Amino acid sequence: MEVFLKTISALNDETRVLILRFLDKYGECCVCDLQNSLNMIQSRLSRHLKILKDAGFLKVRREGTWAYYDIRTPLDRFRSEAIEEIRTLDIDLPKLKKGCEL
Amino acid sequence: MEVFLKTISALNDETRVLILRFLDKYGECCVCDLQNSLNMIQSRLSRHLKILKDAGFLKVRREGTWAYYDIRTPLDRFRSEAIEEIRTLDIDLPKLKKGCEL
DNA sequence: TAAATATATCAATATATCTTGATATTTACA
DNA sequence: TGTAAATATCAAGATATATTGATATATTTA
Repeated sequence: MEVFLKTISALNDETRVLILRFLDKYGECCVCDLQNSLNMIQSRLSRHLKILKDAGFLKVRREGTWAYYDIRTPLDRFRSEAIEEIRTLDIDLPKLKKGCEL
Repeated sequence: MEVFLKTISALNDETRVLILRFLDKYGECCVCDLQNSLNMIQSRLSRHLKILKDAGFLKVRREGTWAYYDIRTPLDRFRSEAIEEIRTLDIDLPKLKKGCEL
C-alpha cells in the first residue's frame, strides 16, 4: 500500500506530470535545462525531481556538478501505463531550452 | 490534464484504495454494508464514494433509500490497470458484513 | 402527515503538500 | 585554498484535503 500511494502521490501534481511528459519527449535533461525550459525556480524543480525519483519514475546520473535526470528503464507495468496515459494528455509542452551551456 | 489529475487524486488516499479493493472483491454493496464492513462513519464513507464516482471508478444504483455502489464497467485502460495494481497489494481486507438487514 | 431510515452535504479543525527565498553541499578550477 | 556554479535542503506561509459531528434531503411506512 505504501509503495502504491507513493507512486500515486508522485503523479498527483500538475508540475510533476509536466516534468514526466517533458522527459518522456526529450529524454535525459540536466536540472538547469529543465529550469530553463519549464521556467521554474531551482528549489521547486529539485523538490519535484526528488519526489519522482523516490517514487521510482526517474533515475539520476551525476557528472561533475551536474545532475542528469531521465525516466527510469525498465519501468514496471503500472508506472509504464501511467507514462503512457500521460502521453495521451493534451499538454502544452514547452520547447527544450538548454540552460547550462550559456 | 484535469481528468487525469482527478483520476489520480481519487487514488491518492488509503481509504479509497481500500474501498476499491473491497468492491473489487465483493462486488456491489450498499453504503451501510460498507459502513459496517469497513467500520467507517457514514459521512466519511459517503464523501469517499462520491470522489471515486466523480473520478469515474464507481457507479451507483439507487433503490428506494438505498444506494448501491460498484466498480463501473467497462473501465478505460488506465483505470483498469489501477484496479489491477490495487489487486496485487497486500491489503488486510475486512470481511463483508451486511449492514442494512439487521 | 409524521416518524424512521439511508444517504448526502456542511462547518470546523487537523494534517499534508506546494511555493518561495535563504542556506547548505558538492565539485571544478584559478 | 578560495571562489563560482549546480544542485539539494530547510523554514515559513499559503493552499488543499481528510475527519468528525451536525444538519439536510429523500424515501418508506405507520
